[in-house]
Formats: sequence, structure tokens, C-alpha cells
Amino acid sequence: MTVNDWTKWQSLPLTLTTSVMAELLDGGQSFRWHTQSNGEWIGMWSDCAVKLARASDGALHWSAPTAVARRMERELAAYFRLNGSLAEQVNTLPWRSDAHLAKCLEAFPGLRILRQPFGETLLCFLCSATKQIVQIKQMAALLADRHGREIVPGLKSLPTWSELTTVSEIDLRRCQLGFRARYIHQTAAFLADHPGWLAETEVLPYAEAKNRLCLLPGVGEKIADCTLLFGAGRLEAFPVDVWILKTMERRYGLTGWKPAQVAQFGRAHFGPFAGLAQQYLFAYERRAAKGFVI
DNA sequence: AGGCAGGTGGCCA
DNA sequence: TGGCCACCTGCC
Repeated sequence: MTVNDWTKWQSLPLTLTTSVMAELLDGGQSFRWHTQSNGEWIGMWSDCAVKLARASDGALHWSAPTAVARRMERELAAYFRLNGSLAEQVNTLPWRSDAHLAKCLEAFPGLRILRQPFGETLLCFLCSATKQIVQIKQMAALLADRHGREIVPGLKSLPTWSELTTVSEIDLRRCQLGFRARYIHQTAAFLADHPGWLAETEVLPYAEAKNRLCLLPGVGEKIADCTLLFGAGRLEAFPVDVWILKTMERRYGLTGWKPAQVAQFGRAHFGPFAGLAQQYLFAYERRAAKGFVI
């Protein structure tokens, strides 16, 4: 395939620093973006593929395979949540009375929550248990390469849940999934037995949707919250992982609190966009761990 | 070179 | 309810 099979660059109404762009695309929300040697990013979701480039002034531009180009504008708007006002949502967060939050917001200007396909988000976060981002990305890439479908030559989608029902647990393990293979295999079987279950769950109110997701093998509170936050636009979801647990202890004094208590505190303290706050806190704490800030 | 990693489920008391 | 611990295995 040649460069002519991709559209010319078009403007995406987002302006980001290099590091916020990396945090957005590669900071643990999605595991399907990859940097290329020329600094461009290439990302995939559903049957979409898109390249992103950042101009020196921070403005983002996109290009897509001509085969999927016609609906990309709409797809991009949904994926990057371009219709909701980020500034408005950020402004409702309690940054006025929460100095640490204010610092996090300042450190990652423009960081937002993605709106990824529900089923894929569930799949990726089923892969995420006690794994780092690099490894989760590898699992996802292997799942796509071996069991997904070709979007355009050289780029493959993740398998759908229905496609996963035909994949044995052994073959899943060959995708470096380890003990997660069983969860994914069993979840695929459950979803095959319950047609429409996932689509219904996607549109349920937050608490009900979360309860239902937690019925799936391998899905607990954390993975359910991630799936709802990054894959269903439920910005009130407040996933609590080891990083957030550490942050809430270190910055908010919640020593000895259990994840469920911290989640409840998070939703109460940060409000209807708690998940957005979570992403800023998460990004900040990870950067701090790398030694860039304290 | 080994310990550890964006958790969960299933045991025990 | 609360506190272990096994579960896989490829990176830093």
C-alpha cells in the first residue's frame, strides 16, 4: 500500500503538548496507539485506523485510509469526545479547594477521557490485571494480529467478542495473556450465551452497568470502572488501582483505606466528572514516579 | 537475573 | 467483612 491510500492531513480541533499527547494516547486509557519513527501516532479502534500528527504549535492533524475516510470525522469526534466541553467539565472539578488537583490539571493541560468501543475496552482491561502498559499493548497487538480482521493491509482490528468465542484458551495464552486467558475465554462464552447483554449494559445507569460488568469472570470493580469510563463515557466512574490508591494515601491522607472506600470518596469528592479527575491524578502520579515532578 | 506488574477470585478465620 | 494467596510470564 502506498501513501496515496491515506487522505491528506486534516485539522483535528485539539491542541496539545507532546507530553500530554503521549499521555492521552499512551497513558493507560487506550492500548492501541503506536508512535512511528517520524513522531506520528497511529491508532486503531473498531474497524477504524487513523494517523495523528502534531504541528510545532501543538495543533493536531489526522489522516485516515481512504477506505474509511468518509466516516472518520464523525468517528474522531466521538472517540475524542469533541462535542463535550472539556473546559466546562474541568471547571466543575473542585480545583478551587483542592490544591493537589489544581496542580495535576495544570500539569496536563487538555488531557481528556477517550470514548472507545465498549467491547474492546472491556477486552483490553481484562488483559490489564497486574500488567504494565507496554505489556498490555503487546497482548492487544497479538490478539489483533492473530485473531482480528484486516482494517487495511498491515493493520488489524481487535477481535470482537463474537470472534473470540471461536478462539481456544490455549490460543489465547499464546497471545501472552497468562491467567487472563481463562477470564477472556469464559467472558466470551458468557457473552455468546447472552446475546445483547453487552449492548444493554453499555446504556444502563452507571451503578447498574457496573454491577452487571462485575458478573463477568475476571471483572472486578476496577476493570468495570475502567470499561465504563474509557469505553462508555461514564465520567462519574472512578477506577481505583494501585496508583490511585497510592495517590489518595499520599496526597489526600487516606491511609489504610480500601479500594472500594477510595472509589466512594473519589466520586463524592470530585463529583460527576470524578473519572476525569482520576485521569489527571493518575498521570501526575506516574510522572512523579518517573522522577520528573514531586 | 529475578522480582514485579492499571486485579480478581477463592479460600480461610 | 477482612486478610492472604495463587494465578501467568515478559519486561525493566
